[in-house]
Amino acid sequence: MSGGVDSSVVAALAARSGAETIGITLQLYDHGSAVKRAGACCAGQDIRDARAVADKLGIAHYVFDHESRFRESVIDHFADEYMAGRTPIPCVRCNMGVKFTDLFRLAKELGADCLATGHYVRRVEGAEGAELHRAADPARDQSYFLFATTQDQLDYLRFPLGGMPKPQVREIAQDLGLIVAMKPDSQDICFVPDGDYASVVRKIRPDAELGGDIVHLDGRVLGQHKGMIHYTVGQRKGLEVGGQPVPLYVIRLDPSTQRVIVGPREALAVDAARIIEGNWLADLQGREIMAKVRSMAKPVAAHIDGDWLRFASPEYGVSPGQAAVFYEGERVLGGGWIEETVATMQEIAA
RNA sequence: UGGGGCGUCGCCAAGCGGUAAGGCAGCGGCUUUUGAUGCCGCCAUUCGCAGGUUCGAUCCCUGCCGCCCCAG
Repeated sequence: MSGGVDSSVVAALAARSGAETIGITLQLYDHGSAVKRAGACCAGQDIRDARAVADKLGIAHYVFDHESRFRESVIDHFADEYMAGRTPIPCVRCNMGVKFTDLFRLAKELGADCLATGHYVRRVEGAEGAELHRAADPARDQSYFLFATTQDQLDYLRFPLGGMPKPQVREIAQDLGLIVAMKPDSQDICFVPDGDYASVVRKIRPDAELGGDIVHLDGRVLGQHKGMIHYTVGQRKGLEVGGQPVPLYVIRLDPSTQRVIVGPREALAVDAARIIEGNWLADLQGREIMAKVRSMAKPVAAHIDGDWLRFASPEYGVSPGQAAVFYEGERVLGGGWIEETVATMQEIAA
């Protein structure tokens, strides 16, 4: 229970079903910095909200301090990825580690039959066991962030909200008189106060803001950047390079030389991405599938060829460190991390 | 210090007598449980400076200043 509407409603639905229900809240990061932030979760006021909801529902509620675990598995990793020139997705790491490993274990230790979360995704019983499907409400679907969910985890998990639209969730909260009914949706990275994630990285990796050259694909040095953590592949804003005939985008990051390589939009096109640490919920070798390389993107046609994901048409703005998630219709077939990409255009220099 | 060219928004760049295009960058907003993208809006009462001609000048003339090129 994060203290938000979603997990609160999950708890309420569970309690209403008649099952013995236990609410668990993980304290994930420092109270002080997050307390004031609307839409954040898992600290300060949110924990009190979760407690209030549990009391209202008359269920047990435990709070566990997982700050250090969260820092190691999510925040430190987040910083390290940026340092390595990749663009991390902390939400996925959090789901994988803190939620579906730690929380999962806690639930089992408490003797629970299953663990229900407020994620917007569906669990569907298929011929060969539980399948992971996209949420009924496409605008809310969180399957991209849950691609790493294993079969074991899926068997034990329940996602009561996956089939309903968000407004309905709020209605339920309202009807039950939960104080969190009108709480704003969370957005951005939960442990980053003002969207200024660079300051978070800077705090734990002081040398993260080493500047370097902004270099055009053709070799020209166009300017200086203020640390690679500020950039990601496909990014246009923030380069502060003017006087160009066309917008320039970040084509790639070179951590060994601290260089940010930029070029025209065409140069962003990639034909394939090498996938590592894949989580496979079905056998995909050689199959035609749909793939998403960004959470806010329509799935595109592609196929799996060994470690490589090959796109039917060039895909733009694919960044190492991001996830590639595979679908067949509504079903999530698995996914993995993007390690490198192959550009459609041949690079001239740099 | 002989000749030629140029000085218009942070950068690039139109306009060449009728009252300042556009692009890039930047800023703001929308969108968004990652980072991005995208979309919408804003962004020179002023054209190196000082005079002059004209009803009227960024556009014509003069001087000055500053760059650049070719010559010496």
